[in-house]
Amino acid sequence: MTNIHDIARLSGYSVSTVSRVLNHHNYVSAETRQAIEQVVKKLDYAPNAVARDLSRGKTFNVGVVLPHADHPYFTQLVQGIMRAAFAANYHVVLLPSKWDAQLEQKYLETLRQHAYDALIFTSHGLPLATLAKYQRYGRIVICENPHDSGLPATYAERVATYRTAFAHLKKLGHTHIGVLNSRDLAASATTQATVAAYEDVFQAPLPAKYCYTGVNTLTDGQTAGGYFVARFPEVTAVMTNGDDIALGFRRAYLAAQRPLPYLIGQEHQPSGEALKLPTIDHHFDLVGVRAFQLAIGETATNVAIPSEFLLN
Amino acid sequence: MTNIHDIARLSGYSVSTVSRVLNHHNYVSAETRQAIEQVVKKLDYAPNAVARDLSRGKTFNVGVVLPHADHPYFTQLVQGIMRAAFAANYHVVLLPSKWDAQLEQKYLETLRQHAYDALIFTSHGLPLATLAKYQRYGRIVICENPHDSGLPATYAERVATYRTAFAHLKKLGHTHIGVLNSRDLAASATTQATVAAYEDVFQAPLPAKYCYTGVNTLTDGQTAGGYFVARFPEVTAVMTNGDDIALGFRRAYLAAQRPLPYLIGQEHQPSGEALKLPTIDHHFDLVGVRAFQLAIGETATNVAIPSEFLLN
DNA sequence: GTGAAAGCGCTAACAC
DNA sequence: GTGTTAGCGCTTTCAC
Repeated sequence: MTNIHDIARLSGYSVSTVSRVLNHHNYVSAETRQAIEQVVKKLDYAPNAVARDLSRGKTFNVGVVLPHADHPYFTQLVQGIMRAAFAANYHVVLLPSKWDAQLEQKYLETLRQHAYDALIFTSHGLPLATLAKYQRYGRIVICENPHDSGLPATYAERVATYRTAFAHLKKLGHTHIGVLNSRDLAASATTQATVAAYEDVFQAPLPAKYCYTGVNTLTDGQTAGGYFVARFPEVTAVMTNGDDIALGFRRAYLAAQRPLPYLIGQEHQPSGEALKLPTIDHHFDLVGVRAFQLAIGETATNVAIPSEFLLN
Repeated sequence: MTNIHDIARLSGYSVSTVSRVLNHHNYVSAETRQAIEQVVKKLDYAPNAVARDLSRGKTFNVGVVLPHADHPYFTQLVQGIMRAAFAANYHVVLLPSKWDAQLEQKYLETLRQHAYDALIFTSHGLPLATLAKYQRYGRIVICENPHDSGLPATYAERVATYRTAFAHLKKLGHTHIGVLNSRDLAASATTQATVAAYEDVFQAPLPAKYCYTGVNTLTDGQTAGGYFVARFPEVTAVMTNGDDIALGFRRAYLAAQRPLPYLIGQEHQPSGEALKLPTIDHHFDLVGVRAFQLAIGETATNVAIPSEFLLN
């Protein structure tokens, strides 16, 4: 493995001059530069990126903690993050978590070990307070309302849009409405937002039995559909947490040959268009872009990105 | 910034002993271990990951070069790669390329600079010969048939399945068939596979005007639909390169109020199910898993993963 | 069991 | 313009 000293020795110059040539720094005479570049080429030399990072005390890496790689929420978010990271010459490292607290803790530790300049949590199992503690080791950005955690955050402003969606259902005359969510009320800000919007519009609590959680994939949607079709014929509309999930939900009703409830999707996916489902676009790619900007400290203010209710 | 020397000094032991404790190496007496761990805790010390990488000459990072982050081909592939990488304690760094040769070259250089232990090209603009040259700097895996490039490779075995799909169209009596692809015949092995399968089944060349390329997104699909609907009423079936794309294609015909051709999708996406489209599942997640295994040298043999024609 | 010291390969402050 | 040198923080061989 040839290194900068070899180049210095063979070119007859010092390592610092070689370094200058390599980094296009300062003043180096044209001849010196040429001489050095020639040796570099001859030895097929390339500077070591890790050594460089170490010396500079910076990695230009941001870690992105994400529960699943296949959910549209994360896909869109990652896309936005990548776009912004690319523009700023940063690299994106994907850190799968499945909302596992131990894993998340491990990732926090790697931040502490300076493996990344910053960490973006697209979602999290750990309490915000725990994340907040690790801020001293590097920037930590979350993709939800930070409340009083003091963490830099961007997120889709969902409640208003959920309200619009429920108002739409109310106007259509639906009174028994199912709600699907990814995680428990206690664990998830999104679930809380959905329920809050429901209660706001209907001025009544959402019956617990109509609030179904643990839904992440199309298949989960189908399972949820099975739950509702077998139990609640009175439910005539369902607020799902994804167009694909709505598709899965629908499967169960088709299989049972029961009339399909009115479904609202989310994420504005192709499947939603195919089924002509009303949907909600949370503009997660924009959230991703802002999250990255927060991560490298380009922006200081937290931003809520408004989401949008769409009739397909 | 506290470092291993601080711990050594304050604990009264040497750096090597501290290092041993940190890495659970060799023999360290229980008391020594305790004493050191106490200091570590007291100083809130964490070893620096970059320094460690440098010292070890290994990063446990694999770079994944991908043209787009939003195409299902790449999403699925990345998911497989991540699953396998996670299991092996490696990290996945996403490198967006847009098939830009200069960018790809830059990524090859970063491999040379030891920023990654290996590079996986999910697709590429550069010639395989160029990629092959960089093998001396680290492992390079491609996700297509390597032919005589000598590169480690996994890929979906597509031709047989494309043949099945075209045979299906032939049996249904279609004689004028459109074909959508992502990239030009010259640039893309996939496009070549599609065309080869067509010609195999129909024993005639695919008319160039029916071979439409540059299609990557749902919107591109719609544009393609516009192209066909305006020009080729005789085309009664189209082999698209994605279920979502088929959905876009369909839009153009709906807008023009013309009868829809028989569409075949790909990627086995929810939108395809919603439209009851026949589709092809290439099992890209499996391809991803194998690609990663090749990247870290767990497996030496190239593998073609069979794909599957599905009637939804 | 523990320690000294030589790397790993580069950057950058400072001197000339 | 160019060189010297002290880091950056850790691992690992070798000696005791």
